[in-house]
Amino acid sequence: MARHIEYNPVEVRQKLMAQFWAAGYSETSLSDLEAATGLNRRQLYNGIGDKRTMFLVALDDFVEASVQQLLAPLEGDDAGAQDVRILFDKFISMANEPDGWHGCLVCSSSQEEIAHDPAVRERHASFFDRIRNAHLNALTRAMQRTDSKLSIAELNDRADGLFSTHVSLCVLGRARRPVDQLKRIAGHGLRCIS
Amino acid sequence: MARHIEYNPVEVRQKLMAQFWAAGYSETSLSDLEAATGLNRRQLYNGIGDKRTMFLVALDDFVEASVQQLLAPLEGDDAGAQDVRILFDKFISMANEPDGWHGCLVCSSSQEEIAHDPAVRERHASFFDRIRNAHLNALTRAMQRTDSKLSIAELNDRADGLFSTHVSLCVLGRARRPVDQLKRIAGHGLRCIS
DNA sequence: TGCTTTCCGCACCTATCAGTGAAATATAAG
DNA sequence: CTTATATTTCACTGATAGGTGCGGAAAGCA
Repeated sequence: MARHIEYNPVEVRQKLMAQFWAAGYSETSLSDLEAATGLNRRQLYNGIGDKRTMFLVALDDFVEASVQQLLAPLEGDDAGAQDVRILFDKFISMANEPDGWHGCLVCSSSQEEIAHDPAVRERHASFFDRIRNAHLNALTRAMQRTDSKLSIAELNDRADGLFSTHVSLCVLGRARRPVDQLKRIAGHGLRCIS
Repeated sequence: MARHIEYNPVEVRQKLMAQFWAAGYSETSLSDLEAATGLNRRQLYNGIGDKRTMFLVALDDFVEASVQQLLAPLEGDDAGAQDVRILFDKFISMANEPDGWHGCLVCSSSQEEIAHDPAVRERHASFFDRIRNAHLNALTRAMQRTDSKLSIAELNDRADGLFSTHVSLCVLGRARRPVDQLKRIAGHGLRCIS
């Protein structure tokens, strides 16, 4: 009854996310998005929506991919210090790659004006909370396993210590800080849980 | 022998810095800078230079103001844990103000594309180093005063722990995270030095 | 009063921005 | 094959971006 789309929507969304991740919202133009996807702006508009909508979709895709590839182990029942260590090590090795690492789309775009948009704000807040809760989970499980009795207040402090380390690794990794410093930051953060 | 400028250059530079601080480099237009200063672009060009040059000047002014108003106590001979505590408390109370706080111009613009500009990159690196060294100084002095014997490695780890806390407070303050969380992050960071 | 030098005001430049109108094209149902 | 619907192509819009050309206005000096 009608014409079919000629592209793979999943691939296109992945490429939109990669573009926004590399350049942020305001520094990505529709021409950049066309070049990244191989589609023209008409196709992007018809298929997804305007630039803001594309960014919301990219945020959702980024969160999904980040959780799956990085955060999931910290959210499981058997999470522990080793999972946090592996996560931080991944940040550091990605920051160490020659082509550079773009950190975290949520952390970096939280510094842009688009962060004041309610829909963006909600996604940012939700992902920040999720990161913190993942660390809290890993921390709580690790303490249970070693029979360490920590107060709720102490657990919350340490969870935010891990969260703070997580955020600064993303930000300072994107800022191209020396890898030695990132290692010390990660090492220091890990004292919360080990 | 020639005409005089009609504006106060110091005030103008301060207003340029405020505008870039609030909106970053790429999200500030020449029209924004005109509105912020009350000058037209011709005056800005003749008086300072192009947009990039104005940003470099703003970065320098930001660093100078930040050091003077916030970082200086940590750089002194009698620096200590209390100075770090006061600094972090200032971050938190500024983040708590209703009109919002713009964090740190260096931290936020380090996530922008302009951070790849060599002159910008150099300023960013230099200020990040200065922050870290200020914390290292406060830490070292505090440890000397309490006769705590810490290894160089341990001091470096803790200095970067304080630095990491400093950065994440700036970033998460701008990102409008809950004040309770900022307090826990600051409190946790302070364990490096107290 | 001229002359020189600097600064100011205004209009203008080209390039790019996000977004759109409408015709051409492809598909599937009848 | 015809028709209805959805997708693609491409040129185009008004707005704004950063940056400039140039005439005129002020100031100091002769």
